[in-house]
Amino acid sequence: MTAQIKQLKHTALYALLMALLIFALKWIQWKYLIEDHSTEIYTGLIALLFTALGVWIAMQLAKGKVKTVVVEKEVFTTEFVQDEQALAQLELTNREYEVLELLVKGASNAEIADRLCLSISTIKTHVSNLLVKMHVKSRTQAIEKARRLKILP
Amino acid sequence: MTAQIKQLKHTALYALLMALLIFALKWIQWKYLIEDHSTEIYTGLIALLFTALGVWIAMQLAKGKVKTVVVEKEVFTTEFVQDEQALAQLELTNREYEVLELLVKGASNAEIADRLCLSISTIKTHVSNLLVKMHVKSRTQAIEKARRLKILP
DNA sequence: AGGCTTTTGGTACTTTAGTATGAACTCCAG
DNA sequence: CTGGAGTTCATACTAAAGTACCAAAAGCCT
Repeated sequence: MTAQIKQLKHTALYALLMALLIFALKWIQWKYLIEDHSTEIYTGLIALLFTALGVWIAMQLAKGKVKTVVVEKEVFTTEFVQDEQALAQLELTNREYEVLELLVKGASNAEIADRLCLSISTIKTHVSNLLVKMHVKSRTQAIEKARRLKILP
Repeated sequence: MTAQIKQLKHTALYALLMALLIFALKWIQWKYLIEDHSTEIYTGLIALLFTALGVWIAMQLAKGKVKTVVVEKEVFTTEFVQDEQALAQLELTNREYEVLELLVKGASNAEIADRLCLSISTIKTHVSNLLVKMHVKSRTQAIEKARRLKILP
């Protein structure tokens, strides 16, 4: 919007300049006693034509010369990056880790048994060993510690 | 680099056009028997002047033409932002929220009772109501949901 | 092959969690 | 001031979690 208004102002200014120049030319004409009036019209037309041409040329030159301003927009994300060192220090077996994954998601022993196609006894064994290795006393503490150590999201 | 070459090409093209036009004008001059040669020079000067003016005008108009490109920049943060809307929708009482806070930290009912100076019975009541309001069936699921809904870190 | 860890599963038991129900007490709005 | 919501606590019960100990089978390394 503001840019268009500025362009209009420029155009108006240019029109004013044109008018002044035409008057100036007329004055020059009179001074040199150019009697043929068709020459004046011819001159005006030439002026207009070449001005338009100049504008067109400049426009073509300006193409690709548009200033691009890169504005960085901050996007906040809470990406989870697993702390593999902390995970390795726990020395969990593959199965124990699988059980822990489901544990953190809030699954009960029965649900974990279903999803891994194992008996509840096995899950209990894994969970029990898990708690010992993580130095906690309940699955809820295991969840808290797993998230605090950035082992699981 | 490529843009400058293009500009040169345009300039050359423009020069060629100019030449052609001048010849055309000369032909017109001859056709209408304009004898005064100073008029030709005058016309050429006018043409050059107004072309330059047109170019200048166009340049001025092109100024301020800025193309803004918004680029999203990811900012990783560990900051926790509580989803107060999700929390409000659960319609938890103050005590229930306090219990939930300790629950998420992995505390047992006995530990929660100790910290809030309440009996285990009371904690059980609060937890039970809590689970109903959160539409879950165990404290571990409550923990998972509380974190997923960004109610607690 | 023998020793090791892992995985699986079982039994028996204790502890904790969770449900149901009832009963006080407080506080606040209609 | 009375009814509803919130808080507290108790009892009794069921379900789940957790511990302890054992044992068999599978996989792996030397």
